Amino acid sequence: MDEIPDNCKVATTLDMIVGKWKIAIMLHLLHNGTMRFNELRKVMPSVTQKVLTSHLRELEEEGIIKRVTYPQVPPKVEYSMTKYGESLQMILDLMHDWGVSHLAQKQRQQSRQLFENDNG
Amino acid sequence: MDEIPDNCKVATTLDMIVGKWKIAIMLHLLHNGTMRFNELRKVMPSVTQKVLTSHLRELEEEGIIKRVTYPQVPPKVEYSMTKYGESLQMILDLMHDWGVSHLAQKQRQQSRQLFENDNG
DNA sequence: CGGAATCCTCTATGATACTG
DNA sequence: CAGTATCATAGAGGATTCCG
Repeated sequence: MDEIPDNCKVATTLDMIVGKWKIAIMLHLLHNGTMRFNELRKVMPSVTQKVLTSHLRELEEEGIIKRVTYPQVPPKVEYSMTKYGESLQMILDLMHDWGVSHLAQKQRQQSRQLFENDNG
Repeated sequence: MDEIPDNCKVATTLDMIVGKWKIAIMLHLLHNGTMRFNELRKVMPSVTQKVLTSHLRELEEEGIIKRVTYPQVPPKVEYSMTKYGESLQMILDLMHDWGVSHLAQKQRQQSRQLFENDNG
């Protein structure tokens, strides 16, 4: 993203967490600690293997999650948040809170419009 | 987004601010107060009219920005953040700060890798 | 089990031209 | 000035198959 004032780095953070399932992945890892590939698939049945893999790779690339492979057959791979990745939780929490109040606000807006249509 | 624990509403907020130019639009409005359509175009020359319009409509739809049209020829339309939209600034600031430190962290990672390649 | 490879679809964005 | 209308395109995501 260009043409943003003051050398803004909002987009840097945004790019880390944008991706259809990245938030879900991070929240599951934050909640469960360590998870194997198929455990992630089980809690997110709608994600395809390909997308899950690519999201995990990208999060790993940014240092947000850690990937540990155990050289055995069948393979075993464990994912977890890094300390660094955990520092994102503050932002996620804030976004969650704002989202909740936003939904409440929209509710109020819609009620008001209904009222005005009925009584205006 | 589904399959997220605890009825999470992170995605609600994310959906508001995802869009190639939405962050830029919000930051310009936060910085300048009120701006006309073509003023926004001038500070963001890479955005096409169509995309700028659709982003503005979506932000307005969510109550984040306010659109005021003056019924005159030639038309005059002014955009500004709503009080409500301004409550997002906290999140944007936090994301900016995280982005800055993330870039610093990546720098360090890359330096370390160079060092290890030279001296390992 | 945890992928990689291939092919496909759909949506966000862009280019361009026109208008009240 | 502030849009709308059309058409085009890249890339994110999805479906399916195969593999060590």
